[in-house]
Amino acid sequence: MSPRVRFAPSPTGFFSLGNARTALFNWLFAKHEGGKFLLRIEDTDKERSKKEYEESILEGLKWLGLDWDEKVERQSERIPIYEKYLKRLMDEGRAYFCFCSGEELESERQAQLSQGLQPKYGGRCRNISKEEAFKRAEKENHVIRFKMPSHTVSFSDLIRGKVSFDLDLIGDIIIAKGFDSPLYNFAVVVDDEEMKITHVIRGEDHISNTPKQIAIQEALGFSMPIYAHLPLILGPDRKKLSKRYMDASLRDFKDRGYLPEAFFNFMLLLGWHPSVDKEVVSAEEAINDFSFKKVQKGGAVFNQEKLEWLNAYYLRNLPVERLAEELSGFVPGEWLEDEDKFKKIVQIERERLRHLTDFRDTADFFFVLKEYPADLLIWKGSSKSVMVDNLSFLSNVIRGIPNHELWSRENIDKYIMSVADQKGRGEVLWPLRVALSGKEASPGPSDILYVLGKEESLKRVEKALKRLASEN
RNA sequence: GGCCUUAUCGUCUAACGGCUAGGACGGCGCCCUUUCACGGCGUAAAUCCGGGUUCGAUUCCCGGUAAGGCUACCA
Repeated sequence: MSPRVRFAPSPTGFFSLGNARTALFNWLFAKHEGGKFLLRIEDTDKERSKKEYEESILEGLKWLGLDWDEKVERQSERIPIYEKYLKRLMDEGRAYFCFCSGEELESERQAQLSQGLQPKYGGRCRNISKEEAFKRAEKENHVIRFKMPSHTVSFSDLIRGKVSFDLDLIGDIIIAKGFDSPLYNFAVVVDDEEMKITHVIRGEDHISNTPKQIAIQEALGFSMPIYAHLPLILGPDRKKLSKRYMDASLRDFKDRGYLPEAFFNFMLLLGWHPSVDKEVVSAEEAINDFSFKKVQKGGAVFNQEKLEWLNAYYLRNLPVERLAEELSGFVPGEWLEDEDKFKKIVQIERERLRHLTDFRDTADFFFVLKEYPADLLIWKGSSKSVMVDNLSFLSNVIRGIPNHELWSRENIDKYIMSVADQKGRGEVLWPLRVALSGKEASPGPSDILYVLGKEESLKRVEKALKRLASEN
């Protein structure tokens, strides 16, 4: 039977790094096995679930290229299904109404805690007769509790091996606030069964929910899926990513200029390792190579530096067209008027970028030459008069470079370098480069010349000459 | 407190029970070089502690320790 896995986020916050990683591993496993990857929105918490969060999740998955099979399921649209099973548990005496107040429960909890016991519901309402319970339920506040058995359950985790829990320590958990409002641990079990989920792949923070879910499965006569609990992604403090730290929306990473390819690759390496030792792994390779055997057990600290490095790597290795397209969202509209020019700039500047957002400030001089101090034109240890001589000479050389098809990067470089080798590289290349870019750091002069064209380049050289002259 | 999980360079990680514990990011140094960047080369840096099993433990077992997760009418 081909596997069916699901990514089941709750829309109570923006799509986060942790969410994304869980989705990624589900997706990889499904693709690797030729199975289905389903998306289920767990919006049973009516107060905290918001439409914009759901949109954020969908948007994030699309950005990363994690496409799902079948339609988006929402728990809020499946209420009758849960009701059916809830009634069945009630009928069979495996669940019951509980009328205890919050204060009662809290004081019980505190008492147990002070005795060093694991807090657990004592079962006060467990023995109220069914008739009485239904009668009281008509006017009293109540919830539905599951009668937790007291045996030991265990499951074989694909990542961790055998894990066992003593159900006796757990107590009767609340599985619904009413027939029309199921709670997480119950809804998950019902959905996974109804949706024929074969593998539950989720974060390690769910390990302790697993025995509760298994107990409910047993009560309902469902089969147990295979579990795989992924290690958590940690902040620099080695704690689960906090809401305010990296747990920000994936959208923020996009806005800060990260490429989806880089981000995908980065998450992949957080807890998983390819069978051959390498850092750059494409989605396709990851699918082919994926295995839970290579998934790490311990939590992984989010390493910003490595993400930066991967992003820079993809920035300089993606096809130019693709990169230009990504970059186009981060620059003023005028830059895109001459598509050919834009692509040339992208090609030249790409190796200097770490984020898409860097492009705007590094490439601006191709469009507008900013003011710069005349001193910047003077190569270290050299003099103004030499700079003036060299720039004047260069001006003539540039004028003499043939236009059209001979105005090529290679040909320009030939002309410039012959001057540079004659008169000294620093004395020639530095002032030319500054004249053309107005910057302390930039690509080489031949590259800039190539993009700017003869006319604009000559104008900038003249400007530099004037600037040097007016300094006296 | 209780339950569960985990433990290799600062970080991400590799290593059928068997070489000087390997790679990557970051750091440092050198080279390339008009600048920046790219690239190349080199270098420092780790098996949590204590027992056991074994000819031999990073690896298997036990005990500590530490870290993390959960302990909701959230998911």
